[in-house]
Amino acid sequence: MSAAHRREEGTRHILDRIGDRWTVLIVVALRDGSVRFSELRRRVEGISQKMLTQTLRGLERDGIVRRTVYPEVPVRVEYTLTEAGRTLCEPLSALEEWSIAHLGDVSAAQESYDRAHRPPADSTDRDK
Amino acid sequence: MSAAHRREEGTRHILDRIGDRWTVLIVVALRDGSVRFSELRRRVEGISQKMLTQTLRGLERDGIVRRTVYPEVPVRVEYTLTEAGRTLCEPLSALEEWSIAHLGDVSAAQESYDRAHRPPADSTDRDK
DNA sequence: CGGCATCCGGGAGGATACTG
DNA sequence: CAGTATCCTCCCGGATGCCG
Repeated sequence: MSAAHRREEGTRHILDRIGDRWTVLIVVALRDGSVRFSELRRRVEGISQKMLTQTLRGLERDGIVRRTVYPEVPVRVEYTLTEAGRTLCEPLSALEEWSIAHLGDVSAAQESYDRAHRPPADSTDRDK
Repeated sequence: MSAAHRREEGTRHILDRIGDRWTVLIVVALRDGSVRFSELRRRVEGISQKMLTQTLRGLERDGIVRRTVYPEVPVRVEYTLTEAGRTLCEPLSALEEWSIAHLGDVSAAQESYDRAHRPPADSTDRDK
């Protein structure tokens, strides 16, 4: 198997991980330290309880986050990035930075594209 | 609206773009220069004609790729990364590098996790 | 060759209710 | 509080057929 092939295989696998929109958001939400489940749910905002649990399980399984249970009266569960998780955080943050930096460009490009490809019911359109 | 909020908005938008597994693969496939439609289809490998077209339209609309039509006898269409596309390529490549570097770690973590959480029908399991 | 239109099945993921 | 379980809907994306 060629190096290029293995390269593609690896890319595929990670893409399937970050493919769902939640993974990246959760990882960056954990960037600053341990976060409880409910707090995490508030930070990501928009995620359902189901998807949060599900995505966290996947990340834990992949060794990206660590799950710690404190058997107190109301159970407390904290999630933290593992060492691997922190290294993953860097490219993810780069992606985030790019998105912030190019938001305007993308919006402008979209409008331009839409104007060029969507002649919106022109009144001079008499040759129907 | 706070800066943190705009930050999140931007992240969301980009994540929705790279959310589908194809965008990243297409962008990296265009990393080295102009590529024709059919060649692109071969490089990404696994993508359907529909998704290739659809994803390319989205990327073109966002100003990530440029579409050039050469009105020759059999029509020739070439896709190229725009300047914005090339800058996006960097964080994407970083992500790719990470995935290659941590493939082993992730696999090991998965196996470990599965062993810990999936007591696979142990024969010593007598306290049923 | 490089698309677009249509049909359709499977799975992602939301809402809700219950548990430890 | 932090989940698990169930149902149910929507739409992603593949297959197919036709056009310029």
